[in-house]
Amino acid sequence: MAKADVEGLVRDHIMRGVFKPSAQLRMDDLKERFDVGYSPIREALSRLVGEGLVIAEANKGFRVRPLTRADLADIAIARCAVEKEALRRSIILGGDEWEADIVAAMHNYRKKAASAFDSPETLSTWEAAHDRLHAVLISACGSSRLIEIQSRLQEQHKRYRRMIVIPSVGNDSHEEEHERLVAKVLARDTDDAVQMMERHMMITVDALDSMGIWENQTEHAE
Amino acid sequence: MAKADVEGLVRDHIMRGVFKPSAQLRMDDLKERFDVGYSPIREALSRLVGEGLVIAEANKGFRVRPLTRADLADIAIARCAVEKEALRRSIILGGDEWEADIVAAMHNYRKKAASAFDSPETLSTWEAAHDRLHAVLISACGSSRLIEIQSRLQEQHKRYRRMIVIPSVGNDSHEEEHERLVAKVLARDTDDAVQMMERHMMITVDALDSMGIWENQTEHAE
DNA sequence: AATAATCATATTTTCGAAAATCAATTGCAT
DNA sequence: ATGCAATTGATTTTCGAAAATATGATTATT
Repeated sequence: MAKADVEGLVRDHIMRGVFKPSAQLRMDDLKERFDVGYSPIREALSRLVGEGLVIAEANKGFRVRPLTRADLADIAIARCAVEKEALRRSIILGGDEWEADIVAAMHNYRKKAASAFDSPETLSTWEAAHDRLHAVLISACGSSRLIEIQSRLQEQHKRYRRMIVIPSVGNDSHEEEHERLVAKVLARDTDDAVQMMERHMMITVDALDSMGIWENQTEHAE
Repeated sequence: MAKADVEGLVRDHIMRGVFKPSAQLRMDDLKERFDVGYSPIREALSRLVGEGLVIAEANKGFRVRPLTRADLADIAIARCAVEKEALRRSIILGGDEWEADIVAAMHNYRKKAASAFDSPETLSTWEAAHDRLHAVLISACGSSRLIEIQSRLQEQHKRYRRMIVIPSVGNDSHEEEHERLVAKVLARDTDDAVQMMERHMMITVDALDSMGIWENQTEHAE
């Protein structure tokens, strides 16, 4: 009945926190919940392993990938490497429509940021606008692989960001940072832009550290 | 009977060229060939999609990912971004055992390069030594994700490299390049090392161009 | 009491039959 | 001939029963 895209459904449930970090993904549960057989589930989970949202252990099934301090730092490092170089290339290769895309994405981001914390829905559209801005900035880099890697890393990063952004109050300095970054990019000031990007990657790590989220981290690691 | 790791088997067949680029991967063929049911095959193929060796089209099954000039260029760009930054970080973070690993890997590479073109077996051990050297160079970068991304890109790159290296004769300048790169790395000469790495990434692209491999490329693309 | 061995239960994993989908062709009316 | 619907055949995709494996409890052995 349900023309279900299982992969998307599971991804959403993980991203929304319905399936919690480290939680076992039991076959029969998913089978009943999404009303599909074993094969599509198993296939979807295998793909999600490749995307880094799920981990598999032989004969012990699938689990939601845990969130750890070390893992977040790892994502930040990888994003930093990829996004810096992709931005550098975009500044070289990007033309007029690229600039136009940035201006548009930034405008939209500003608007959505204003009302971000009104409701869960506005928060989620703000998040989409934020992610889109980052995607657009590197969209002229000329490599579909760099773009895809960035998108996957961003998705993984998002799970961590939601740990702060949902409970915390709106943070204007965060918006400020984007304003300055975009200004540097449009001015084709490569070195400054890249440097700002580099710093920008660390804010989630720092934010979660200062919130003391990782206190009783019992090293169940991955 | 066959305690078969289907993913590994299919990967080998693709890498060895038994399954040719763009070739359809028919379920019944794989089923008979590896003596397993549909589910494990399908699961393995899904994972290989994530690794970039296979592509899937809804209701049309799986195909071996095609090899195109544009795709090779894309891999080179992505590897360049990842491997440059990972090398930079390794040079900063790497300690004595890292240096020792490099020296050992380089020694092994030299030895294997000498007899590389004696037989298919020696060629394959040379290839392994080459890939290991690249892996070791970035092994101290401090990010498991960067390491894994590099490894996946290298695997995809390998399919292209085999188009030249198998038919062509031994190329000493290629070995030379590695000698100089390693020397710069060990001297902790970051800028020179990174720059050499950058150039190094382009040699397969150039080699295949100069061989005129892409002549009748009928844009079946991906 | 501690360790090993056996059984019972829960869960994953595989299998092949059945359903769904696609591609090519036939048949029919215009 | 040309377009369009129905049919056939080949192939992918899904389903749930059955097999394999892990987990936990119970009993036996030292």
